[in-house]
Amino acid sequence: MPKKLTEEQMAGIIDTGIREFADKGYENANTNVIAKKAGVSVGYLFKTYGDKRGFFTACLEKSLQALTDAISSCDTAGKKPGEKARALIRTTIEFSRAHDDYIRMYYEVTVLRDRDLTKEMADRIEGISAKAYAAIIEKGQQEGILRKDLPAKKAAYLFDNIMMMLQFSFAGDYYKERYRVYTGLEPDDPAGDEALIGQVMDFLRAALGAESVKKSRKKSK
Amino acid sequence: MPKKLTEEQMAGIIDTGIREFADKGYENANTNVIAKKAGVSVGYLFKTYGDKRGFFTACLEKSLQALTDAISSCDTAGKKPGEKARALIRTTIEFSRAHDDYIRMYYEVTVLRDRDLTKEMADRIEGISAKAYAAIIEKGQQEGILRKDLPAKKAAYLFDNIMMMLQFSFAGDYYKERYRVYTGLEPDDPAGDEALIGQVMDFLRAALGAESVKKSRKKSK
DNA sequence: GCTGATTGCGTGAGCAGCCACTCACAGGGA
DNA sequence: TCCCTGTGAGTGGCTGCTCACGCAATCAGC
Repeated sequence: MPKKLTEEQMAGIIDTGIREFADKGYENANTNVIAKKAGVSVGYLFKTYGDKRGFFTACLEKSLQALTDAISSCDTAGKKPGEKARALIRTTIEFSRAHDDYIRMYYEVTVLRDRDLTKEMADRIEGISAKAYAAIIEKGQQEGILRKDLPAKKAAYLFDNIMMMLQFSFAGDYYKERYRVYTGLEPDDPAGDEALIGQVMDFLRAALGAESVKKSRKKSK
Repeated sequence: MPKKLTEEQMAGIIDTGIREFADKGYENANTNVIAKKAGVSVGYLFKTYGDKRGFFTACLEKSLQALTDAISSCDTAGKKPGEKARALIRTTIEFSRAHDDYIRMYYEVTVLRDRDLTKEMADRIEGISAKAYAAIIEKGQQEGILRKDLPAKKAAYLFDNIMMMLQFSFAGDYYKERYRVYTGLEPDDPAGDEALIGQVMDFLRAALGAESVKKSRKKSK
C-alpha cells in the first residue's frame, strides 16, 4: 500500500530511530529494522536522510532539543542562583529517568569516532550549558553568594561534571549499577531523590558558596 | 612461516587489540586487521580467545589492571587524606593523558550492551574505587578533617564523579573538546595541570572539609 | 645419531550471514 | 498522460569465524 505518509509516520521514524539507537548503539541499530518498526520503507528512510549517519543526526537533533528545552526551562528570570541550581538538579534527575533514551542518544555522541561531528556536537551541546552555568555562577559571585577565588569557568566545568554524571546515572546500565554500588540505592526508585538533591546542593553550596553562606548549611541525614 | 609464537607476539596481540578497540570502538575494530597488525593469524586469535568478545575481555583485563595499579599506588599508608586525594588527582590526570587507550577501553565497557558483563564490570571496577574512596573519607571524618554530615558513601560517589570525568577529559575526543569549551585550555598541554589540580583540591576541600579546615583555604588565581 | 612417524600448534583462504544502500517500479494525484 | 512519492526485493561488500592443511618439534626404533 503506497502513497503519502502521514505526519505521525514521518515523526514516527525519528522516534523509532531514537529508541533503536539508544537501545542498541549506533553500529548495532539496523536501518531495515527501524523502517519496518516505523511502518515505512527503507527507501523512504534513505531518500529522506541520505544515509545512516544522516538519519542518526536527525534523531540526535530531536533528542538534544528535548534535553536543551528541559534544562533551559530551569533558568527562569528572577530566581536566585541557588533556586536555579536546585531546579537544574531536580530536572536533570527526573528528565534522565523519564527520557532515558534521549540521554543515551546524547551518550552515543560521546562515543562517536567522527572527529568533525564530535567537535561540532561538543561545541553545541556543551557551549550552551557552559555559558548558562558560567552566567549563573558569575551572577552568584557578583551578589556575594558565591566565592570569588575559583574562576567561574572552572567552577562551571566542575559543576557540569556532576550534572553529566547525574544524567548518566539514571539512564545507562553501567552507570545505574555504579550508582547502586556507591550509594546502595536503586536508581529507578524516586524515593531517594530528595535526599540526593539535598546532598548535591549541599556539596555544591559548600564547594562554591561564600563563607557567609556556609554557616547556614543544614544538616542532611 | 609457521611455528611457536614468541612471548612478545602473544603480548603483542593484546596491545594491538587495545589500540584498535580504543581507536575504533568495539564494533568497528576488525579481528582480521588486529591479527595482521600483530603479525599473527586470525586462527590463533580465535583459538586462544574463543570469539571477539572473549578477546575484547582479555584486552579489557589488561587495561583495567594498569588503571587499578596506578590508582592504588596513590594509597600509601601513612599519608594524610589530603595528600592521598591530591596524589589521586594528579595520577589520574597524568595516567589518562599517557595511557589514553586504556581509559578509552574502560569507556567502551560503559557503552557495552551486554547486561551481565556490564554489571560484572561495574561491580569490579567501581567496587574497588568505591571502597577505597569511602575508606579515605571515613578516616578523614574520624580525624575531624572532613565534615561528618555528608554520608561517606555519597561523598565518595560525588568524588568519583569528578575523578571519572577527569579521566575522560584527557582521553576522549568529545571530552577533550568539552574541556576546551569550558576552560579554554588545551587538554593535551600539561601546562594547566597544576592549576587544575589545585582548583579541584580546593573545590573538594571546600565541599568536604570540616569548618576548621576551610579557613586555611588558599587563594588560587 | 640418524630417520621416519606422530603430534599438535599456528595458518590464512574461504565461507556464511548480515546489513547499508539502490533502483526499477507501482500507483495516486493533477 | 505525466509527474512524483514511496516501495521493498535484491545486491555488493564487509567481517567474524572455520577448518583442512603445513611445518616444526618430539619421539621410537634402530
